[in-house]
Amino acid sequence: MINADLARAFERIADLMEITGGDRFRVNSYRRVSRTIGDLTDDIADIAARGKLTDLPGVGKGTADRIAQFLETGTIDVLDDLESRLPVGLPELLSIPGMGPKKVAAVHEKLGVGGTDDLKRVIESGELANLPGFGETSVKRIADGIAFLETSGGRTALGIAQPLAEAQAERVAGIRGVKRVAVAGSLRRGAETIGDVDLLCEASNGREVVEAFVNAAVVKRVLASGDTKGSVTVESPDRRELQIDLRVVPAESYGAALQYFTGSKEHNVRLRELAVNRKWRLNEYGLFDGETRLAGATEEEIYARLGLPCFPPELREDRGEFEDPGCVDDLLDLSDIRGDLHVHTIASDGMATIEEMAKAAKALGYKYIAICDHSKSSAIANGLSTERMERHIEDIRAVERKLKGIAVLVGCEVDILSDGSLDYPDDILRECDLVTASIHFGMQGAKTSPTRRTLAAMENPYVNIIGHPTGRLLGQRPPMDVDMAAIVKGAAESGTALEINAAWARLDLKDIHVRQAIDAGAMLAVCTDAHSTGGLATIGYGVTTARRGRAAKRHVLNARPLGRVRQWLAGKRDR
DNA sequence: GCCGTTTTCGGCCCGACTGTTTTCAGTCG
Repeated sequence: MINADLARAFERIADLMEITGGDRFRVNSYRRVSRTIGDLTDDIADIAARGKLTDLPGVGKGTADRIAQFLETGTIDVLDDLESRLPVGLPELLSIPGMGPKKVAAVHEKLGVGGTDDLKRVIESGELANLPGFGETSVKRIADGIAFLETSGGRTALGIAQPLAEAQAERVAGIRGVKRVAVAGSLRRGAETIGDVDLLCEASNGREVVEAFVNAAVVKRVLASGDTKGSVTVESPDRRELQIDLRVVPAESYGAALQYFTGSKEHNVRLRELAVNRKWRLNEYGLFDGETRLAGATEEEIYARLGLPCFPPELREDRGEFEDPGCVDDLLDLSDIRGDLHVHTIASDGMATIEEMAKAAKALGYKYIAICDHSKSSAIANGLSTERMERHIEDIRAVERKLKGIAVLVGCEVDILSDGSLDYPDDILRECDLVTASIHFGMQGAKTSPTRRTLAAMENPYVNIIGHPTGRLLGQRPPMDVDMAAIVKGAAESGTALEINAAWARLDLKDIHVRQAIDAGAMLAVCTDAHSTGGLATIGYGVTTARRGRAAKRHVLNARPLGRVRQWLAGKRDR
């Protein structure tokens, strides 16, 4: 898909236009278009071919023409013009903390800086400190900003940031005068990666709280420290620097502040527009009619005054929640999950036995668990040969007979081979209660289309679930180049479910693909792919991802009772 | 550049912190 390239082109136009002092509303307009295109699950070329470009939010006649030009020629006149006048490395300077469009323009015009390396050079030579508007503190902040970017390595995975944020929240809760603390921001929304951690607390002695927050041994750098706001960096478990922001508010503003700092920015803009339409004003202190506070103590009352349900944080992305507010009523909840359909044991590369995994699942309140170890081609994961698999099936049946209160299903995670065939013969698959089929190798090969392989696997009557459909590992491995529209259609037509792999390094399907699958009528399964008993607890990340895709209970196979799961599985074999 | 049941023109979200051009512009979220 060309979507990502096009989204980047519009983002560059916005960056360069902002640096050249272009109208900020036009700049915003380009940014909005970039995001719209980046979030699309359909190929923009298809939308263009159907003549539906101007149906996209924020896309008017002018933008439609630019998109058409890009699709035709691979370039956009506006971008070409900007790039012919400005160095290609200029936009990257905007991502340095402390560098905004005005400062970027200044270093470019006055010192000829065209990228990060140039900027480092003029900092070291002392030229930057001589520039009007760049005092000693500013220069240090920018130098720190460059160092921060180099050690932060971009965004942090949800599963790494979550425990760290909870520890920081606990630290804040211990500061004198603090009544309550909440984690806000993208972490509260369950975004797959987060840029920084946003904390909120209630206290009346803001200055003291912020001082205690920034003056702690764990703090590496202090970025800001005021009466209501403090900003620091700490070292994350993966040895990178992570920014933590704290806001202090009084009780009457707590809900407004929580709403505000949870975001997303796009969601908040929509919300504030609704307030403005009623001649009100919404900010982090409350919802106001003139000087009168209409709401602010809780999020619920703010949304209620604006005639909306209190959207769960996962939905607050302006990706359709305002158009479909009813979706909150039957949204999937963690408590709806009745079993895990993808776990491993010591038979392949897991750490626990069948019985240990089953007992751990029972302890979570599950009614069933499917044991899905690797097939023989995943040699590195100690995949089971046909003979070992036959014995393994007997072992699972034995545990099933022994344990009460939980059903232990025979499953396997069978490899989808490069030609689309499966790693076990049908004779073995037929013996399983449930089969998950996954691609583990040949992911990037141009010769073997992952889309074709996946669709071929779905045609097998014994394959019930496609495991981690894009194969991505956040920050490590890009997703396979799959045609998701074809995959979700194939899944719906063949009666095959698509996995939402809950491992936080995977989250695969991701949120927008979840929505795409639902729209296509495909079934979903939220599974942990746990390799240990502790791994079962990561189901929450999968549920969060499902919720971000506005999944309801009815869309998720393992939110059903066992009888109905078996019924659904049998449905495909009986076709 | 987009958008419209107060609109086809005139709007487009709002406030904290910081440094320094010492009264506010720039940056950030």
